[in-house]
Amino acid sequence: MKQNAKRSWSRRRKPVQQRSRVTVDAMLDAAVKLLRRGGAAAITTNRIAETAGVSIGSVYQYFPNKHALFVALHERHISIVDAVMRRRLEECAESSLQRLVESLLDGMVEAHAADPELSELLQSEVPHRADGSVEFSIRYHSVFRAALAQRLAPPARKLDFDIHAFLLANLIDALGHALVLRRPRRVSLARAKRACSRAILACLASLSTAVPPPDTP
Amino acid sequence: MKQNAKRSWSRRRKPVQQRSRVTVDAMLDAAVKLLRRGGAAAITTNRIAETAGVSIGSVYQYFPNKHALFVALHERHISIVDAVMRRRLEECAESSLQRLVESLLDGMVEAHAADPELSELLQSEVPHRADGSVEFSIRYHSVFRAALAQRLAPPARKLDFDIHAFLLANLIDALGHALVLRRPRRVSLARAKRACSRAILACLASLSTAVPPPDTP
Amino acid sequence: MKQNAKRSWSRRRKPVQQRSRVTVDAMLDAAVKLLRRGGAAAITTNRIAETAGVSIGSVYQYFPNKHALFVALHERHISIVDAVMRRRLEECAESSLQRLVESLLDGMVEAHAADPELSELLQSEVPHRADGSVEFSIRYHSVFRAALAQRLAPPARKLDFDIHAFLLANLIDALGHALVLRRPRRVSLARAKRACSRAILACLASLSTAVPPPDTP
Amino acid sequence: MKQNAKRSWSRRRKPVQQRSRVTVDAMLDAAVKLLRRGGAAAITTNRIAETAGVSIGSVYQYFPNKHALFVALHERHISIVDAVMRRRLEECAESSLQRLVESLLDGMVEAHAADPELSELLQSEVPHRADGSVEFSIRYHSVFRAALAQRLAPPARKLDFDIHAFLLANLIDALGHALVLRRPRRVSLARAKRACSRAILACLASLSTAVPPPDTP
DNA sequence: CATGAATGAGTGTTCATTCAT
DNA sequence: AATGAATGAACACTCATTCAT
Repeated sequence: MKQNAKRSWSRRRKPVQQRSRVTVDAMLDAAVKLLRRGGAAAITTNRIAETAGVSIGSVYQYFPNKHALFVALHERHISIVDAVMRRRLEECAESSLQRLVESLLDGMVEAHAADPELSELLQSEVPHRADGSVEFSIRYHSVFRAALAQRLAPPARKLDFDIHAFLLANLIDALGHALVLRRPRRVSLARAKRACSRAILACLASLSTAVPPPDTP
Repeated sequence: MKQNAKRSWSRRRKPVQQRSRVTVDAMLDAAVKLLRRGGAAAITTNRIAETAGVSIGSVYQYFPNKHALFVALHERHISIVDAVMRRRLEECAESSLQRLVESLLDGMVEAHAADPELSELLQSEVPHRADGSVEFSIRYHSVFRAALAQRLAPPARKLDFDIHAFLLANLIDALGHALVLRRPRRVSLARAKRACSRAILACLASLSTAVPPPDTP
Repeated sequence: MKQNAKRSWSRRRKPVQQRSRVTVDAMLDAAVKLLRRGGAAAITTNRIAETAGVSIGSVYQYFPNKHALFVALHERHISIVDAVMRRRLEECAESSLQRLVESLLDGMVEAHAADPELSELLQSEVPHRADGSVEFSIRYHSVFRAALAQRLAPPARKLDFDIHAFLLANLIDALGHALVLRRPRRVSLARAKRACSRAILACLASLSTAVPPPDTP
Repeated sequence: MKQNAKRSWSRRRKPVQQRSRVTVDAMLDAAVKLLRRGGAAAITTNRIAETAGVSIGSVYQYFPNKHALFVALHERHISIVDAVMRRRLEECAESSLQRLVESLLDGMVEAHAADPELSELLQSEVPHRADGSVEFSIRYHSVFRAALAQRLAPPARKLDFDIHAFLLANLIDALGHALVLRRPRRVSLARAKRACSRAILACLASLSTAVPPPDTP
């Protein structure tokens, strides 16, 4: 009775006590360790238990099944990114658009530079049925939309804010990752970061000038 | 015994004849079907055989193991993207940068619009040891670099072409995918495409202007 | 995937507790039963589990793979022979060479008479990479050498003890098996045993007489 | 439809033509090669075909199933031993017992010295449901019995010839193999052979002297 | 709460055998 | 005769999950 055990979907417990928190983290750390060593295929519940130094029974005390563990893995990683991004947004509440973009991009890099391959592994190996809740550009669309609305010049038509936010979120996400993971060896991080934030600003600016007649070929 | 697995990692027939080609494609199609239905976890070699209407033995006549099947899955998908992009590059050999960017972005969208979720699934579920051979922005870096070098105004310093190419490749990739998969419901595809290509051009242009003293509004 | 097989070639519990001992023995008994019924080809891990009344998972809790099960099968059989032979050697510590030979041969017969075909089957069907640890005449060479050295008359030259031990070990082994498995129907066991032990003694004696000029009748 | 294909037990053809003989030998040679490389587990019909340079279909033209191939393997090996032993018996038709024993033992060594490990492998890895037709000491019992009857002094009681033959056959077999495969490194082959043939003679002689009262403890 | 032995459905893979060509 | 693509039953082995202690 293995695969079809998708029934007991009642999360076993919200780990709030300090004891639990530590145990759960140990398990997630173990999962990450295994993920790094051998890809998603190397993550087995028994191995997690062994690596975390707990019994397999304890794993099932905190996670109803393996999938819940994967979800928690993504959640923990996302919460780190969110913490960084939330702080940047707050810090730049009054700043110019340029400052904001620079800070957000820098935050993205900061959040991933500590462990460059982890987010790549989580993204490409750990299954996350595209539920949107994992996709950065979707999660931040409305926040960015608001931040842009507050800062962009009046001529911009309101509906375009969706495109602005769409672009900003995707560029921050894509360039943030690319800067950390795929930057050409010949280019320094500082230089690349500066180029990227200027590029993003140019992107956004391009939307506000010479708006083309909507939907005319 | 299973001891002597992994021995014959090579001597499998290259599918060149029409018969083979059809069979192999049937298997890959079966794998895609299963992938769609239940994620990567649902892809099992026996299920592929069954779905493709061949025997499990035949699967192993063409693929030495399951991983090779995954690789072939990625290769087939990549070859579609490549075909589109190659054609676009040829068509625009003499065109302006603007035309080229528009065409490349449009190609990216075209290549993925046919089956939006497939590329997402391949990316996020089917393991692909990050060997670069799968990463669009790495595969196209040098081609794009050349295309840009040929078109960009003389003032651009040669070394910066790496940054140009890096940006172009990542933006085409990221925005191409985003347009297909994560475009806000309120924005039409045509409008979004136009905005994106103009944004990319603005990005590239921003790199060619004198580097501003860092942190000046 | 099966890729990462062969990894855990060790971390299996050593069956020390009575519970384990019983389970392991049940598995080995099951293997023997299958071996008898259909030769080595009939021994499959799943069949062992079924016959032993345990789950296939339990088999792999105690044995890392099928080969280890074969090794254990040999070890268990050898340990029976060893127990008998060790006792005989101790009992005859002070006895004459004749008594010793009689006792050893009798021990060999005793050890195999309980289950004549089993040792034949183990020898001829269950693969045992010739590692010497299974070969009686090699395992007992040095013990026999010592036993002979202690008993043989001074005229025997020291280096010849190797030949003595070589002969004794091989004769005990070969004749012990032959007595049990291939004795002509017309000859009683007792009579054959007596003839064999006298023959072995004559063999050993023949080595101690002056070496005759080769090829003299 | 694999394992239970034991029905078509009608041997496909007696390979009498020269063409066939060569092909069959190539297959058996291939089997031996594989046996040497990886034990019995490495012998697969497909691999035999490949190694022999013929198609798998051809293998089944000459052998109804894999088991028949194993039987042929044993038969071919036995026929070599038989050829040597038959010649020796003929050559020594008029010779003394000593000459005969020396010649037989030498023949046994000769037959196996060319390929010491092959007979060991055939014996210990290639299944041969103990049908007696493979067991040297059983195959030669009557021949040896006759040879001994012709040479032994009258006082030996006729029934004892069975024991004589039993001993002779088993000793020739056991010591022949032991000389080739398990001779202590310190002892030369010539010396060991001489010791063994003298030992065998002593064995036989021991039976004729001082016959003990039958079946008295 | 924690443990870890036990479970068994299911996986990737092999290989003896067939048969259309 | 000879070929070799195709077959599919069966194999060795894994691992998510349970539950008695």
